[in-house]
Amino acid sequence: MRIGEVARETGVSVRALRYYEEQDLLPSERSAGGQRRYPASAVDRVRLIQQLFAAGLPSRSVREVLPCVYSGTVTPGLLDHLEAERARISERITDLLAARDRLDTVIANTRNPPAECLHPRD
Amino acid sequence: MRIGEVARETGVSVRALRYYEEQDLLPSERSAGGQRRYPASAVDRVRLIQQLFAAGLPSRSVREVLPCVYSGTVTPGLLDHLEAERARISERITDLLAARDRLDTVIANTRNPPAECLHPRD
DNA sequence: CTAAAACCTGACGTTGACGTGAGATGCAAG
DNA sequence: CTTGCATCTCACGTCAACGTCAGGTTTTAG
Repeated sequence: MRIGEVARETGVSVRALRYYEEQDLLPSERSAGGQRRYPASAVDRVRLIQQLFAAGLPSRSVREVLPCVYSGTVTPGLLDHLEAERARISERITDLLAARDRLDTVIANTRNPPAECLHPRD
Repeated sequence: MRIGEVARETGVSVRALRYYEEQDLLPSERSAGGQRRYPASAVDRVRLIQQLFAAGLPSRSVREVLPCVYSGTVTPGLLDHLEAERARISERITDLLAARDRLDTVIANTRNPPAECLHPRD
């Protein structure tokens, strides 16, 4: 596949795909003229990369994780790293839930301001 | 209170507090010599600001929300804005949950690689 | 064969929430 | 008074994941 095709299939920009290659996340073959050619599997790989980015992993961590996903190989300390990332995600989720609750309170107060809002103690 | 004291109490940096003032999120009185003086309530205000930042709201939105929290005043369109932010947070939570599940799969595969991981189809 | 579309490599710009000095001033203690 | 820490105001630096523009090349459709 050519880069534009991969971009259309995955919804990420051409620039992003080149960036992934620069970061050693997404290798590519080159045509005689120097253009990138990808196997069909690249689409799934890009989707995985996107998911890991969405989880807040930096490209450095994604670079560590990707070979493992495809090979099942465990590099020393990788498992610890993964579980640390998992913990960070969980913490982030907790924070967001708390923030959403806080926002819900704000919304409720906005709809129908209670007396204590007019005389705040905080 | 002086700025360093607020920083210690809240755990945010002095620089951040000055940034909040710059963004009209955290007002301050000034001493004769020009130093910032805060009321004790500033500590909770800073904590609220941090929570909203943690929720992913940009300072512009926090600036909109803060007066409402303390006064119960509803500016036109604010409620829509709040609910849009709430939706954004919920979406982010969903993404993170999906990403965490994906990571769990990766972790499981790392612990005990299944056959298909050892013979990837790319 | 030609024109257009797609692609290439640099390289600088963006955004947000601060970090990090530099150099000057305020303020409380001895 | 003076030492010395806290604080002040610029103002440039940072980091990540790309966006965007420039100027040139490759590939494909007709």
